[in-house]
Amino acid sequence: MSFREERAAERKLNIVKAAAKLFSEKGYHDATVEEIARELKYTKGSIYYYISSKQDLLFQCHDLAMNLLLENIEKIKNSGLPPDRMLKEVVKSHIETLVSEFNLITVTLGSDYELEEKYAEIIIAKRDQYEKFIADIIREGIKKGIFREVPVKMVINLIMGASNWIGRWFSPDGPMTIQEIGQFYADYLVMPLLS
Amino acid sequence: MSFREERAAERKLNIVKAAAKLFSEKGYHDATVEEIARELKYTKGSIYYYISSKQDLLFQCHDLAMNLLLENIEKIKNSGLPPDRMLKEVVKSHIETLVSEFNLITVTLGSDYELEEKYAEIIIAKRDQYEKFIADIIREGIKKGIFREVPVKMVINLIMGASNWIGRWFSPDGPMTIQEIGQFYADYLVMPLLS
Amino acid sequence: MSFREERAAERKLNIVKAAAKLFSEKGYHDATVEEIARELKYTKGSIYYYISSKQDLLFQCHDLAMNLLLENIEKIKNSGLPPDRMLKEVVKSHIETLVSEFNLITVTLGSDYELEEKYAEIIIAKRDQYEKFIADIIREGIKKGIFREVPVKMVINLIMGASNWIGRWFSPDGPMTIQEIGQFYADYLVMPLLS
Amino acid sequence: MSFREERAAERKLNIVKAAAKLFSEKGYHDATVEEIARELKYTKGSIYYYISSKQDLLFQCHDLAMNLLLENIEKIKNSGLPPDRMLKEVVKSHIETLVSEFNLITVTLGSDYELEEKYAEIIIAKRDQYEKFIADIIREGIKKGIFREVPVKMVINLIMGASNWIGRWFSPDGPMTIQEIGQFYADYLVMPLLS
DNA sequence: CATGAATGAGAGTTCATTCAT
DNA sequence: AATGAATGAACTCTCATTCAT
Repeated sequence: MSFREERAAERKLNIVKAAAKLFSEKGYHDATVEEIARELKYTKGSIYYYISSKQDLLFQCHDLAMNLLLENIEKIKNSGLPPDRMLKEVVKSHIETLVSEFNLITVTLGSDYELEEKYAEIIIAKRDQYEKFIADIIREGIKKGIFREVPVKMVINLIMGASNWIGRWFSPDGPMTIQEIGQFYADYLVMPLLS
Repeated sequence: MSFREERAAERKLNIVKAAAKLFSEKGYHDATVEEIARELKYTKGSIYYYISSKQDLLFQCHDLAMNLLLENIEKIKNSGLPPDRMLKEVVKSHIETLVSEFNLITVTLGSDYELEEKYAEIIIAKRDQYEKFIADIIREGIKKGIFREVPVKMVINLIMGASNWIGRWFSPDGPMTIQEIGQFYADYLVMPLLS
Repeated sequence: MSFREERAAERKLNIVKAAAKLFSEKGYHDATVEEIARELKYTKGSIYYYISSKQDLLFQCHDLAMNLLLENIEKIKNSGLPPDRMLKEVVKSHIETLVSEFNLITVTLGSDYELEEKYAEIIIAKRDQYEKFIADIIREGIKKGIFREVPVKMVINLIMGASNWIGRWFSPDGPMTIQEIGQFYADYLVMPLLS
Repeated sequence: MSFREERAAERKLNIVKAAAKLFSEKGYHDATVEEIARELKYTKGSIYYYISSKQDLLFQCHDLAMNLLLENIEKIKNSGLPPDRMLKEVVKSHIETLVSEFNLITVTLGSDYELEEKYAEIIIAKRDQYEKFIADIIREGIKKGIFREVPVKMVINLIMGASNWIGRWFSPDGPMTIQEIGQFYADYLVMPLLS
């Protein structure tokens, strides 16, 4: 990638992040392209030099978010931890990413149905990949007798739901740090699995 | 309430339910007033005889949903059950209502930010009331030594998050009935509280 | 058709005619929906109560024009005239319609390529039907020995081209009436066919 | 003209031809400056080094086309042929140029109204010159008794219309060569003039 | 010379809302 | 009580044009 292309990519990233911020604050529809542009001191027209449509922007948010989550998981996958500790790591990592990339992930969680078919497919594939990894951990734990028998899919939904909801109420001014929250959630949500 | 008013109220309720359906399917913005009207074989103009604005419709959805949840809780409150069993009942009841009034609750959970300030206040008050009741149960449990010491607010958020997320994935065609799901969630989510 | 529907149809027709006028004056692109609206003292938004898009408006122009031409031909078809006289009638009628519905036909002749595929198909079908009728007359004339052998398709193109071009230069202030022009063209263009 | 200027002129000519191609394919408006640039592997910005505006490009097309036609006529003018044969030569030459420089002439014929006033004047002057030459031939023919008395202007319009329309339907894959078409048109259109 | 980047003026379109009838 | 009709504000997107580098 040339210097020029790099800079353009960087600018696009900034635009996506500004979009994420506004999308997460006001929702996809209520955030206008003009506002997103203004946020970066661009004009409405200029932004279209970098993006192809508002939908594209939404898709980039989703994609970036999923990529971040998948990267996390890749690291954990190779950690060699036992299933229970690995699952806790996943929960903690998920939550910490959720908060550190708050806007990005919040957008993703709140605007599924806004994504057009062709974009949605890509994102759903990544989400499935993510959940499959978690499912593998749980199944491994069951096989090893560390976890009791449970409906795996449902447990994942439960854990994901609890974790994702954090985007609705988390405030950095709260009494607990995000690490503490992550730890608490990890412990709370993994405990009922133990046999 | 006169006969006339009663009939108007009934029709408005129908409109709200039709709106809930469309809002939950397509989102607040993507559902148009015209579609809502068409759903009930009204015309766009006519509907304004019963409602004052699209926002009003959204608010009614939220309000109806919260009233249903609060009614549930009222019953449980007077059941005389011990805290652990009472909390499980709350979770089960919450989940069953969520599913039986799917559209209504889904709208509520997915469109906070769309509610205008003045409406939002009312809904938030009811939500606080709902959560306060759950907090009371947990605190009672802690006091009685049935539950261990936990950050109450956070546990509520965790439970609510897990439960509410069901709206994202539940399908009546799944392998478990909603009662079984409710039971599983209740057990799973209350277990880590036990001392 | 009810009274209401009739009135709506009439208004739509007016809009189409206003559009035809502006399209023929300034071209499809340079005529804006707002101008078309202003022409009829509508607002830009109101016009969309009657039409579905600017393309729709263009299509209606084309369709109306072709229908007028086809109606003319239907009359001539049943006149029982011999081929040479019938062909002259077609040319005269074509030219007179072209001028009396100047805007409509001019739009049609000048903006083929602007029509989107799905609309274009319909119009092209009608145009083919029109030209087929003329071809039939010429073939009949050849068979009867009134016309000499000629490449039929090319003659039609020649005649149509000459006639349609009138839209480019005709002015009601010119020295000849449109009837005289029609007669002159009919004589001039049919003469070389005679054997 | 210096070397530099010459090269610039050459490049400009290429740009004009690329523009002609796109204008004739998609119409003046639908062809974007970016597409024209891309056709020649320029960038949108670069092209403005050679041209002053999109209008300029359109004007150049018109101008080039008219110059080609006028050059043809200049040759015929000095051929010493009798009026009837001279007129046939004009028609043939017109048609052959129309086809060999298809894009250029097609643009010219289809986008009168797009030309801004100041440019239009220049083109119209050339067109008048062109038509005046044809008028002279016809008048000469009438004076010499070869042609019958006719409204000259109208005959020219008729001939031009028929000929120009060829741009609408001509395809190199058709059954006749362009020379044959030219001959056919010339014969067909001159015949009715003979006394 | 060439171009990446930016701009701004508008275009078409949608839709909640109003209102006369 | 109901509705056809109209409105206007807002929105997304396009594109010819400019300019610093």
